[in-house]
Amino acid sequence: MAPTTNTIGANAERARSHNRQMVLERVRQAGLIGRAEIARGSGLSTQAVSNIISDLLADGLIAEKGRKATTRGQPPVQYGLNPCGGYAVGIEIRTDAVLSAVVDLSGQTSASARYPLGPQTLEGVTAAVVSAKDAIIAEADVAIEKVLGAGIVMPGPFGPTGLSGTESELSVFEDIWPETWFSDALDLPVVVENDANAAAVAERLTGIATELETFAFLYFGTGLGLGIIQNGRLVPGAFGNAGEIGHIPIQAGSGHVPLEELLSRMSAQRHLAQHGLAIDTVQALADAYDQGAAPLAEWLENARRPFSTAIAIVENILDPEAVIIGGAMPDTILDHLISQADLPERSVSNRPSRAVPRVLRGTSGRLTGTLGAASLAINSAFTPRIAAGL
Amino acid sequence: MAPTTNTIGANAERARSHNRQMVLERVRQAGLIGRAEIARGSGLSTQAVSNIISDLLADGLIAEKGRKATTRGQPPVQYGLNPCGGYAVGIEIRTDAVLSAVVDLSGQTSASARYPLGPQTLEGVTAAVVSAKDAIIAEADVAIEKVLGAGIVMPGPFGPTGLSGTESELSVFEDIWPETWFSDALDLPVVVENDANAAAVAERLTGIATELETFAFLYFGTGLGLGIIQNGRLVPGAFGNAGEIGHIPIQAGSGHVPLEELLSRMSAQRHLAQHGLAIDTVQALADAYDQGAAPLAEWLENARRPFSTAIAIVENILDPEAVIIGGAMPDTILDHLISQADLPERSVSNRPSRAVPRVLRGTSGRLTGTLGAASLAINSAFTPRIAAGL
DNA sequence: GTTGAATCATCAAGTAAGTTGAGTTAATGC
DNA sequence: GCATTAACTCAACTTACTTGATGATTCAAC
Repeated sequence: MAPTTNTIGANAERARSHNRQMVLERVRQAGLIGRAEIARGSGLSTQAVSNIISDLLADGLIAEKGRKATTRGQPPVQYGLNPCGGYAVGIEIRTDAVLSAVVDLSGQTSASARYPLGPQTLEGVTAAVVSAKDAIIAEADVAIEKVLGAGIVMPGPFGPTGLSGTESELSVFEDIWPETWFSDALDLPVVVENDANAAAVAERLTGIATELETFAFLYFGTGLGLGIIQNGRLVPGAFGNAGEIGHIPIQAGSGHVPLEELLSRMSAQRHLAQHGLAIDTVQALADAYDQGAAPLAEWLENARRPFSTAIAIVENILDPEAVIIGGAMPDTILDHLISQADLPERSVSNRPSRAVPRVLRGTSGRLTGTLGAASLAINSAFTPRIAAGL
Repeated sequence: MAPTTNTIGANAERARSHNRQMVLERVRQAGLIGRAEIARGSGLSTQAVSNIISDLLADGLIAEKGRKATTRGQPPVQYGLNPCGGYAVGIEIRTDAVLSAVVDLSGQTSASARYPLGPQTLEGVTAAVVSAKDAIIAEADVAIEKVLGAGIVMPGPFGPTGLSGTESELSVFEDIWPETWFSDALDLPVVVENDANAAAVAERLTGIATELETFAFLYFGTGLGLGIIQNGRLVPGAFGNAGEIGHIPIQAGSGHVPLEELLSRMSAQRHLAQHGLAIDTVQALADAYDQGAAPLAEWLENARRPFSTAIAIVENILDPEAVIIGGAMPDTILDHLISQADLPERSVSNRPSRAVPRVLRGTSGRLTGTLGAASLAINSAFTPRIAAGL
């Protein structure tokens, strides 16, 4: 989510930074890896990799993890991420509150907190975010030098769109690039995304998508969003609003309704309310499912086709390795949706030799968004920047 | 369309190559631009840009185009692409023939030809492609050193998918990466894509999308495809098959049919055939439209909703600057589809301050695919490679 | 057990390419 | 005309990668 940027030039300094992040990403993805293997995979000399590894060791971002037994030759020293070598602040801005958390390199949470949000003025939101950050860093007792950056999750879509006015979006940011704004306010590198994108990134860092490079995350928030990852990078769209899958019109009866009218937590709750079941938390929804509430079974049956359609759209347009579903919806209901889905056989994704199922449930559970926000910041420490416009 | 590759490391040599391509891309996009401006935009020193410009001048890829009048100070020397400084071969493999063309840096065709294709064996196809290339380079009378690469357009989807068997795909390539294969056979850098992706790239190089960075091209081929460009790069999907929008199931009556059953040239021709109008060329279709053939008007009315849905899907999932439509369909019919489209107001793309209309018709006309193929190769001369896996 | 092949790792010298800063050129504006 | 502004060039400097020689460590073969 940034102003459109062209590719920038490479110089020695940026090449080093690129290589550092590339090495870090390879260490993350492999879990344990030796210098020579990184060199072979990256097209750099072992010497160059060696120097970068020393750097990362000195910074505490990685740690030596013994030697690997091989067939012949000197066994390589293995390196892995050092979880406490770096931290990220995750901040989730909701309409009524600001939630924050501190997370380490491996994605483990060290602290989390919640602050009420008063009037939604620019000053009010900014002040709440700043104090949320300060307080959470103090609470987690993390040295400020070890904080790599902050990730912020806020309601999209961003900027003026055809969806404005009726959403829960924060209208005070209509004319501001929130990334620049918060980066100045927090004095940290900042990444701003919507909840679906944050969830996708989190799933790749610590969830079920650790080894996937290209996938999409179908996110059940209030509505329905889609986080798109292509070759390890978010696909943000021209204005940062890619993935608004919930607004696709779907035929219902004789007319058309947005997909999220049929497939979202709101939709389920509305249906239950119409049948006299007042439910307003994810837990209550889970309970209703466990108790076999009839209106919920009805909603699930109604959601079957829209869900299958959503998967088909995502598969055919993006050709992902897998579609992951998750968000503020009970795991049991997500599993139900997957198991009853009517996945079209005629799809580019229905390839005979698949490494992973076409649809997976995310493992981050009811990801609070705050963790996803932090993952954004951790992730950007792993993402080389040349060619991506700094 | 390549095996999944991780980010590679940067060294001096690759940094230079990256910078060269970045400068070339900026020259292309600007039309005319001076060194200092490139330096400011790219984050390189003017000296570095100066050196690269000398390189490009020496290679004949760019040329001096006078000085720009400015307010104050020494007027900058302007540079622009030198069309005859480089050429690309475009090859289109159809089921019954191989078409080839040579195109210069600016996208102008210097020669084109057609060769019949015999039995679809690997050897047969390869031999046809190789002789198509040799013959066309000889005909265009271009020095082989000036040929930057070859682009090949062949029917997708690629590799084993749930769509196999019924398509016009070239099954001989099921177990081969065509890019590597043809690169060896042709002794040139080779890019392989489907028709929709080629069209999208062509539109960006020489068509209506010259100044767009993020857009999608809805391609009317036999079926319906989508070429996705994000930040100037193709979004290929995990297996090179992104953009199969024609296979998305759409509600029709009580059941579902693939979108391209309702929205494609085949679909129009089938409808006309059912009403006694045997039409099998684009020209005949254009004539039928000009004559106001009733069955065609009927088809257009039927296509209205599917078309609007397709646009809505693309807009909401990808948040492009614009959706471009084109391919093997008469311009008049494309314009008709655009003008009667029922674009949803509730779309992220319905932003109040738009620089370009939401839907545009491509200017490449009935792009032969062969030109698109050549554009792929030209384009890759403009696309920096660090971070994209060489 | 010794020897040799294979692999990882380090050192030191070499090199490619970008940066920096001083100085030159060419236009504008008062 | 002369100061101002901006583009451009030259030469010295710096960064970070590569190369090639050397050493370390293990397995395998004799």
